[in-house]
Amino acid sequence: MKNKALQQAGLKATLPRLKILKILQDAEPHHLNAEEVHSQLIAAGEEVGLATVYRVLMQFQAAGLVRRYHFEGDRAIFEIDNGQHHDHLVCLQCNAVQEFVDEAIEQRQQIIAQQANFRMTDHNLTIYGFCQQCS
Amino acid sequence: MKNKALQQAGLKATLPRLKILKILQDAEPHHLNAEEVHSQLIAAGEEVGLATVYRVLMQFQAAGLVRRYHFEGDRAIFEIDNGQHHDHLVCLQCNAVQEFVDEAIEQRQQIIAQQANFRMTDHNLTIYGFCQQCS
DNA sequence: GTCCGTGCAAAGGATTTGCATAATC
DNA sequence: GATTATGCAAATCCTTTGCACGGAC
Repeated sequence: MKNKALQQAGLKATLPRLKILKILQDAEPHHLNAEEVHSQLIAAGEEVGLATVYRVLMQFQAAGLVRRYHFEGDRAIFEIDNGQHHDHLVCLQCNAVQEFVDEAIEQRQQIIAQQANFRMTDHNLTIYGFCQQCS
Repeated sequence: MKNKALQQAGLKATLPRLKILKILQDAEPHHLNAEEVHSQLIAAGEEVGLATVYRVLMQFQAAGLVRRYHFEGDRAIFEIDNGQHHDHLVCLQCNAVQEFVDEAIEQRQQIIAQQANFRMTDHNLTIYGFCQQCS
């Protein structure tokens, strides 16, 4: 289970780490910023410091368990990396985030990188706009 | 010329603003963060504060003269908005930035937004990787 | 002359880091 | 028991703001 993933990353299975991993996995919507993770910990009665949340999220990111995005604004948001790449639609009004995958775009990106002699390691496509409710 | 653009934006044609506009226009590479703009001002012998650089860049952004991006990391970067939309390839090693435009991708995005009932106002596609030299 | 813009210094917010304590293996 | 994590508070980094002075119109 989860502990495996942590151990493979060379991280001890401590309570804060397990809790944070679970929160991210169960997160709905899928995306949380550091403070939201922290709030949920507190709400669950766990005495975890915000600094620890950041540290753990960084470690998870380094271990490939979690992805970190910036979008507009200054807060970073985190989500579980289940290996399923996807991009985002972000509502500028209510901050709702939807995920999507588009094969055609993925392929075009490969081609573009090739043409530019880039070895692509990653990419980030975010569409900003207004969702149905906010339009 | 430039003063027109400023006046239309309701901004007085002050020296800092003119200088910053020029720096952005002549910038090579095309992309600068606030500190780089500031450094160039200082190097040019202009006594401009960093706070003013930020203020002016914000105003330019509000006026549609300049675009602001975040990429990975925490610095925001700015570039002249000449009306020609484009996306970016960013080298993770040397931070080089290349621009590109791909019609196929642009169109797919429209379709995706439509399907999600989103009214798309903007989007940001950034491909990360290693450029030829850094590979 | 009025109003807008600027510089400086201080504030702000998100994220990191130092250090002593506490937990895991 | 040795090593790695955590909590707290202080530090940092980028960016924004308050205020009194100076410049544009």
